[in-house]
Amino acid sequence: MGRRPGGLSTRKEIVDAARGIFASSGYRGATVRAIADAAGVDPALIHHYFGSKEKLFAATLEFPVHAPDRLLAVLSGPREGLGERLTRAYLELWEDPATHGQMVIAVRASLSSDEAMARVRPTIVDMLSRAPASDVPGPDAQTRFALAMAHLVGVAAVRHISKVPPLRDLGFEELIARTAPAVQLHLTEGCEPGERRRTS
Amino acid sequence: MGRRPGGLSTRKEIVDAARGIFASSGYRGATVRAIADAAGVDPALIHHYFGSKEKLFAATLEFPVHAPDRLLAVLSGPREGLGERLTRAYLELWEDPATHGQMVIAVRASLSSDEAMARVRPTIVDMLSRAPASDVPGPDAQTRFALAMAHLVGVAAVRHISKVPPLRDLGFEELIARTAPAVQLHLTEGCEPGERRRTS
DNA sequence: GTCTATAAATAGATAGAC
DNA sequence: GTCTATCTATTTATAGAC
Repeated sequence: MGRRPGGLSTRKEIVDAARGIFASSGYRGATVRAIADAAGVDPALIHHYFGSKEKLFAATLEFPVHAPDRLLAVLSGPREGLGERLTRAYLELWEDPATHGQMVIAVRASLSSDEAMARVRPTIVDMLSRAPASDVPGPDAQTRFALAMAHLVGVAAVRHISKVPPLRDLGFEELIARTAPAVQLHLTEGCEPGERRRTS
Repeated sequence: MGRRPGGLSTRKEIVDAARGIFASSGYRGATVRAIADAAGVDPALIHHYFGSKEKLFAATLEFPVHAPDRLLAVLSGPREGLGERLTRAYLELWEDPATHGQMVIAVRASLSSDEAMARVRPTIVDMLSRAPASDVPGPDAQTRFALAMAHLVGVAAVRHISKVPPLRDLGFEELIARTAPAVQLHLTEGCEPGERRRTS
């Protein structure tokens, strides 16, 4: 039963299939066999091309995802639309079919265990430290930016991973319209002394 | 090497150890052997007491966590402090040592795969549908409440699972002070027609 | 109640034929 | 370049001795 004799781009098909399986099952839940089945190839081929499950996983995250750069770029510009620009740029990464899979895989994998998070944390810390130095206004810029990003990650995770009804089905522009004001609040209004809520 | 001859409450020790391992490694990453080691007992004892890894996992989530009830209760009362009450009630579940483990385990497990999420989703949908019927003001109450919760989940996940510096080290009261205003914004100010941002 | 020994299943990886 | 067959390690689970 000779399958796929002259593989024009078997490698790419494996990566695509792997993205689907990793995205829905997580790193540990995904098996090489399941990925091979989805790609329509033999499990041995995966090791032939990638060497190991972990290297295949890495290949799965590579291509686009210059997520940090795309987000940092959007911080420049007028303070007025800052919240909307960041909200749109980030949520587009999840909406765009070209990057959706990677976002799901990255968040799911990094949240799956302390060990996995330890490998990803440096990248996140680096981005958080580069961002506010330049463009996020006011003191505690780093904390504000982190809060804004935490908010966005939460919204994206509930919409695209938890897939819970109200947020899952919201139109993209309405989602932006409802989320951006709170992000803007974090980025620009933070908590000036006196505006701070009572602490107990 | 007879270990722990008269187990006063071996069962409880196993559950406590399991919480630690499940919280740091996730469901699939945790092995019965690792849990047994952490509890200082033989792996066979775990099956003796719980029957299977999955039932041990369920036992791990049981006790406190009436999270939904605690959150819904807090929605009653003056609209003014609504954001802060909800923020405080939810983030306290993560801060309190008695419930911290379960929150980590529940979020980590439910986000780890589509299959796991499918088992948890009904509970979440139920809570989301019960909440706004009564106390969250305005139209689209359900959507607003969902956005507020997504925000809070994001903040909690970054602080307690990702453990990224700025949010990880923030004092609890300052975290509340910085988060509550955005939550309040979602719950009470939403987006009235005319206040909505341009859609492109 | 607790442990030893082992079964049974699953998964990642490799050798080699075609 | 692709597949068959198999190895080895790991893991959940069970049977039964002490």
